[in-house]
Amino acid sequence: MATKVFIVDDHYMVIEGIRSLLQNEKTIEWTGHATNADSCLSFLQHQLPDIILMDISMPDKSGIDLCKEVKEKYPSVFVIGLSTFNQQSFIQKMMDNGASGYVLKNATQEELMEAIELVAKGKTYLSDEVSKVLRKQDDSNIVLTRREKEVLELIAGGMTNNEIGEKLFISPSTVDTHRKNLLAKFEAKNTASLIHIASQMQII
Amino acid sequence: MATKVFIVDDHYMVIEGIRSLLQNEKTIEWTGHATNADSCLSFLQHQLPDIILMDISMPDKSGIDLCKEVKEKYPSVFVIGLSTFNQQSFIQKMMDNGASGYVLKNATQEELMEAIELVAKGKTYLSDEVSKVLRKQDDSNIVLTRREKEVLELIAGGMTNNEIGEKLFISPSTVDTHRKNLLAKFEAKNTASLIHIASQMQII
DNA sequence: CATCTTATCCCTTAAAAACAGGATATTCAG
DNA sequence: CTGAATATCCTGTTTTTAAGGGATAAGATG
Repeated sequence: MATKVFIVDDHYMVIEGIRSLLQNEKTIEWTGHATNADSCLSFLQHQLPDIILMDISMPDKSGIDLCKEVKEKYPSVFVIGLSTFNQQSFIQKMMDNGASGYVLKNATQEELMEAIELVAKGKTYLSDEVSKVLRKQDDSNIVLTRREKEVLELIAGGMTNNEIGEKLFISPSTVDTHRKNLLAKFEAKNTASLIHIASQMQII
Repeated sequence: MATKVFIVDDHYMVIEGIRSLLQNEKTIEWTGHATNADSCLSFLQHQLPDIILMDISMPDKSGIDLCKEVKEKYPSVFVIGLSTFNQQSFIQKMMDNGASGYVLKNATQEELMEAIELVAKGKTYLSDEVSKVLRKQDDSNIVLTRREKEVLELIAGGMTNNEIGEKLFISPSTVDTHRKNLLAKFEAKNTASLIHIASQMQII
């Protein structure tokens, strides 16, 4: 029995590329594609593939959210994340939301096939490249509380402690404490490096 | 006579996608592909295509630099930028470096063919989507002097005016002046928003 | 040559952030 | 229940920025 594969990616060229890579594989059955999250969900109401190859960056909804939604509604469908970004935060979130694998868009046909075959059996696939990133940056993983993230974003917006305090209905002293904790968590020397590091990590 | 097309993109799937989109076009001759800037330059030493479809983000060298190099050495070759990012700064730099067009990776086959045909005639192609972005953000284009950029990067690195002054062998007062000018140019309220805006614009 | 840009330097005052240290209340998991 | 994490608030001092102002000198450009 062939493995039914469905693709969600907002880049037409990538869809064509994958279709081209898989078209001669007898073990793969191409069931269709979608260029956004909504049409993907519509498709799933009528037909369930075995595997969805899912881009993490899409216009209407991130693949990270879509993955969660799909796995909640259709737990039997396996999801493989698809992205150009070999970034710890994305991969981690995708796997947390139930993905069974993560493939970079510069993957070869062999890697893609390996991923599909392994995931179809219910196993997990992460390429060497991806799993290395996951391990390497794992310890430098910074977890912010809701309040800290809120404060961080307002700092990035150029607000002072006083202004942030007013906005969040808390004392400027409290804002200052959050600020201190942010500096400590990011190991940043001052606001400038804090915002820079957070930006690089795509937290803001 | 068919238009000779060459592709540079570090994503195998995108190369396959474009190949698949173009394979049935009689007016297109596929001359090959490269997954990095170096092998692209090697190829050009032996054979010159009419058009190069060039990804702007590659591991060894950015498409922006590669475009410049190619146009300097082989002015007769037309370059079409290829990217997922519909961002003013990238498009502008690519066009400044001699590109004849810019196509997003979510382009349809029709758009891609339209771009290739137009550019092959020596004209310029920008999709509606792309040219809109170019016009819209054109006035918010910020030009920094060498010194300002240097100071900006050191600020982002967490250094104080005194430290930057020591590093650059200038007075802290001078650093402060550059800082003031940076805040004015970016219309930023303080360091935090300065670094945030510059990060978003991918200047740092 | 006149003008503009860039880079350099200085002063002052007020505001903001960094650093240190401590304190209380709540929530949540073991 | 107990401790850890989170969120809240405080008092200080020192350092750094922000803002306002003004000034000089070199180099490019029309």
